[in-house]
Amino acid sequence: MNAKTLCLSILYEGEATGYEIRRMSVEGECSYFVEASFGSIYPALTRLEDDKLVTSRVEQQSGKPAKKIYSITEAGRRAFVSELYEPLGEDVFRSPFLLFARYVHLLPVELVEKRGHDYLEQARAKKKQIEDALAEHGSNAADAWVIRFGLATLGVAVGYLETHMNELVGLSRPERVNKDAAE
Amino acid sequence: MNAKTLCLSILYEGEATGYEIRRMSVEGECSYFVEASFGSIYPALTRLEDDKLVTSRVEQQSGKPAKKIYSITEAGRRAFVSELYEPLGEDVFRSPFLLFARYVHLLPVELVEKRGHDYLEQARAKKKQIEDALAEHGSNAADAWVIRFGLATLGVAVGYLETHMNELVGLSRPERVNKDAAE
DNA sequence: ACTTGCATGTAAGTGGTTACATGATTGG
DNA sequence: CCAATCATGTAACCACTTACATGCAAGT
Repeated sequence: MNAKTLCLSILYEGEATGYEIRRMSVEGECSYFVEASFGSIYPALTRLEDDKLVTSRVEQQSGKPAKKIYSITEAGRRAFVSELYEPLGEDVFRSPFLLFARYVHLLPVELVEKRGHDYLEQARAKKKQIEDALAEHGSNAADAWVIRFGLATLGVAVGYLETHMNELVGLSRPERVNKDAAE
Repeated sequence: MNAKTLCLSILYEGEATGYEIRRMSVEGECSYFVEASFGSIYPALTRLEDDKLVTSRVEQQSGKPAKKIYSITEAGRRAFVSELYEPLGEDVFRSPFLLFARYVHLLPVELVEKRGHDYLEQARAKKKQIEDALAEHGSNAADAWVIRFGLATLGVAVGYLETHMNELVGLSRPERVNKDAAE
């Protein structure tokens, strides 16, 4: 949910830098249901260290900037687990595309086609991303369960778009033929 | 996406009060991909009126508080349509439950069962809500397209949960039998 | 020469949530 | 008698996003 919990959850599995935590939440197996940017992760890690829930050490690298590697502490593990006992927040799903779709009758075919195509490509890419994540590093059982859930939903989403996008395009604004033809 | 656009989109279809706009975005056909609270809608409407994108009139009611009914203006319609031409933001999906699910091995069966059950119920309720919305007031073609998309994805989500929830429960923390039995 | 990747961080701004304030009516 | 529905609105707070600042190395 919040950036602190996200960091703890990743560090629970092993050490990581802020940079890596962001990568994992943007490209990793769970990228389809979490999110994070540098601007939220770095401050979160600083606060977690203040609270002694994580520790850090700096590692120099030749040719690359130094890394600040974070590890979770025992207190951090306890804090994370007790957060899991808390009532869960609700799922959030926000889709600008679906809002757009409701108003295709106001919009020209070319735009609807473009947006529809892009959206389908995005959905396919997202699906492929977590398929790869499942294949690559053998996840544990619960991770696999979560990924298969995501795969199932993304699968039908892609399927629906593939078979029904033409209908949506068909609903776009009727072209006014020869409007201002004299110009 | 933002509260202003949401208000414009609803007012595009007809007059409404702030109270009704919130109801529609929480209980209506599109509640599964938009969201809004009073604290964001009322200020948004005020700003839209300042910008002359909507107008309002007050209607007294016997026994109930007065309503402030908003209507979209021509400028408002134009503003909304030109927003539809803008590049779309990406979908957002955030699921505290799926984060929880990755760590069921740390948690007792009863908790996992409870959360799993609640989540399934929630998903069923959400699905039923938009099923009803589709049936009730005959939506236009594009609305129906959007709702069927939601129905398809919610359908597999519910299906997956129904058939696989027991697996997840099976992954929860092994009970340490007879721990402190002497107590 | 330029972009991308690695790597950390800050500051300003935004957009929204939560809680509060008000108040009448209806139903359990 | 209490909770919920109808109805509007404000204020404090919070978390996160965006943009900026820095800098080196490797690839195109």
